[in-house]
Parts: sequence; structure tokens; C-alpha cells
Amino acid sequence: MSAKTTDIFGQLLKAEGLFINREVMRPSYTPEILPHREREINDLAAVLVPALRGETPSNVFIYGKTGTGKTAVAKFVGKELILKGREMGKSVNFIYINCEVVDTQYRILQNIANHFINEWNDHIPFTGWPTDEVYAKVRAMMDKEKCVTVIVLDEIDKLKGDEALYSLSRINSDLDNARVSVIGISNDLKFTEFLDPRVKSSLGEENMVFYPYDADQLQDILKNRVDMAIKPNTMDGEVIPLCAALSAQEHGDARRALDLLRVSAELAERNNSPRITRSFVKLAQNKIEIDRIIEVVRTLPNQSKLILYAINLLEKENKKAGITQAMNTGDVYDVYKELCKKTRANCLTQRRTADLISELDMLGIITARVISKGRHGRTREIRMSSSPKEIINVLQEDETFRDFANYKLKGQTRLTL
DNA sequence: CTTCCACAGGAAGGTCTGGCGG
DNA sequence: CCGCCAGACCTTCCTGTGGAAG
Repeated sequence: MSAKTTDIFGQLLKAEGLFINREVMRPSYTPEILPHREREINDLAAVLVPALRGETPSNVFIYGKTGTGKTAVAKFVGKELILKGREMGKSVNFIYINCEVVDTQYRILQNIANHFINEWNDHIPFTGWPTDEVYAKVRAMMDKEKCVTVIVLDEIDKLKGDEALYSLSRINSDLDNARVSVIGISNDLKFTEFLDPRVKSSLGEENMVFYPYDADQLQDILKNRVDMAIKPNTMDGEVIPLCAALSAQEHGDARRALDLLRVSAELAERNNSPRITRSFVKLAQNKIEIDRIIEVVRTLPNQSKLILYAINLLEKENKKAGITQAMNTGDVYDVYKELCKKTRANCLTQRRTADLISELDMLGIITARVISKGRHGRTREIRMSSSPKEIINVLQEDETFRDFANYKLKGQTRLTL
């Protein structure tokens, strides 16, 4: 990388980009056309159409794995609903809430209330009020507006507790002039099993299932966006089928397919390649995974970082000693305690540590499997999942860890039997 | 067959922060 | 300023358990 000229940006700009419109390839983009989802769009619209007549639409439950177009369809239909409502002069509201971000009863009600903020110059603080007061406020606002409100709860399985769903499911009987209907979206098919039966029957008036896209359908989706996003004749013919095939293997996730293609194009661009070839797709696949892990590790709370560091040290130590057996919770906790002493961080209990370990597992940074070693008890078998080098690098960005970059486990506490 | 390890993981409660109205 | 509230984060105490060893 010997740049002879100082005009860095000029060089980069001169290199022709491959994109026409990058945004089209991003997950946040809601497309105008949703290939292979015409039936779902019609079905959902059919359920919601009573809203335009001032009646209450049935509550709907939408199931489907990630990247099957649930959110896109819901948003799309919502947009159309509002347009039509405006055209007909009906008061129809459409509120989209992602329960991964807004995950408690209070926050949901607050979000709904703040949707009406324009007409009412009140605002609900994000903490401080008793929950039922917010609920009362929401009711009052809706009644005053005499509107039909469709509320989408995306990733509804991330909600904590079912009070929120309970209060929403019976809100209609508390309303005099307004109507509410709830669309629940979940990628967990078993989600309703754990719900209060009353909520279950109320929310599940209608059920829809979104099936994963197959490779051919993914190809259509990609082609559809590529025309808008990427300059013509810059892509090898096999690239789209490859992206589609790879993503079809991973449960037909369209978001994944789009990401893969976008990152492939970005990598090609960065390498000054005039074309996107299959080798860039392979690179992209790798990059996406590593980027994800790096981002997750970087934003981990300190205690989790310490635990992760402990796991890393142990794994290195084990490898050196030729121990193939995976570590378990107790081992990790011992090393973690040692590290805590070294960094003079306060030390959490084993109970809490166990929770943090399974959190790391769910994030895909480590794998932790519950096993039984018979007489030697039940524990977790813990391993680093991949790219430990990258993880260590990210961890050492933190000042706390820089000091003992070369720290060796002093504790002969390991009585590995 | 029973025992018993080394935890898993549920329940309940404590502490602290940040933000509210009065 | 106070009293109150929700929520994040932990601790304490607890019961449950798969399966090798006895």
C-alpha cells in the first residue's frame, strides 16, 4: 500500500463505484415490491380492511423465521393502510413497535401514547409514571380521536412478561369510541405456548405463517434489488445464484442474502475490482461473521469481557498443556476470580457468572453445552466458538486488559483430574 | 439398583440510577 | 428538595438433575 500521491480521496473517487444506490441493499429499506409475498400481503390486508370501515380488525399473529419478510410485509401493508385511510378521510393509525428495543409493558404504552403526541402536547416520560396511569392516558387519547389503531409488535417474543399483551388484548373493552387491533410478529413458533390462555385466544384470532424463501425465490429478490442498487454489467452471472444458495442453506433468510451481496460489492469496490466475482462472495461471508462478533464483543459490559478473557486464557492454557477436554463453569469462575483480583474489579457470584456465560453463548461468541459428567456433576462444557484472535484484539482495546496482555495464569488452582 | 457430584436455573428480594411531579 | 416509579444489575437461597461410580 504505497500511496505515491497524497490525494487519497481523489484516488478512491476516481475508482468507479459499483453502486447506484447503496441504501436499497440495506435491511432498513422497505421495498416497493415484495416478490413471492403477494399472497401474504393480500391476506394481511384482508384482515385489516375493517379498519377502513371504522370496525375492529381481528388480531393477527404472524410466525416465520428471520428474513422471511414478516416485518417488510407488515410495514408495507401498514403504509398502504394509512394512505387509503387518508384518501377516505378515516382516522386510522398504524404504530410499529419493535419489542427487542421496547420490551416492557410500560415502554410499549409509552410508545403508543407518544404516537399521539402531535395532536396532544403532552408527553409521557420514559420512566416515572405508574403504568396504569399511562394506560389510562392512552385510552383517553384514543377515545378522543375516535380512531382505529393497528399496533404491530415485532419480535413479540422478546417482551418481558405478558402484562403488556394482556392489557392490549382487553383494551377494546375499555374503549368507548376507538378500536385497537394488534399484530404480533414472532420467529418463535412455540411462543404462544407459554402465554396466558386468555391472551393467547385473544391475540391469535388469525394466524399467518411465513415460510422461508427457497433459493429461486431469493434469486428473484436479489435481482429485483440489484437493478436499483448496482450498476449494470458489473457482476458475474454466478454471483446472485451463489448468494441465494448460501442464504437458502441458512433457512432462506432474505436479509442475509442481501447483506451478503451488498458486502460482496463493497469488498469488490474496495479492492478496485471492476467486477463482483464469486471470490468476493466468499470473502464477504467471512467478513460478515467476524464483523458481527467484533461488534458484539466491543459492546459487551466489563464483567462479561472479564469472563470472556478468562475463557480465552483457559483455552490457550489447555491447548498448551495438550488438554483436549473443554473447560466448565467452575474452571472459568476460578480464573475469572483471579482476573478480578488482578484488575481490582469487584467479583460477581458464581450464579451471576453462569448467567453471563450463557449470555455469551447466545451471542454466539462461545459455545456452552450443558452436559452431565455423572458422578462429577452437571455443568457446562465451554469452548471459544471462532476467531479467538480477533476477539482478543478487541478485548485488548480496553485499558483494563492492556496491562496483562501477556498475563500468565499464576493460579495453580487448576486441579484438572 | 442407588448415590451423589457440580453445577443448572427458578424465585425473591436488595441496591442503585435516572427521571418524574409537586 | 422529597417521595415515588421503572428498570438494570446482583445476591441469596433454593430445588432439580443426568448419568458415571459404587
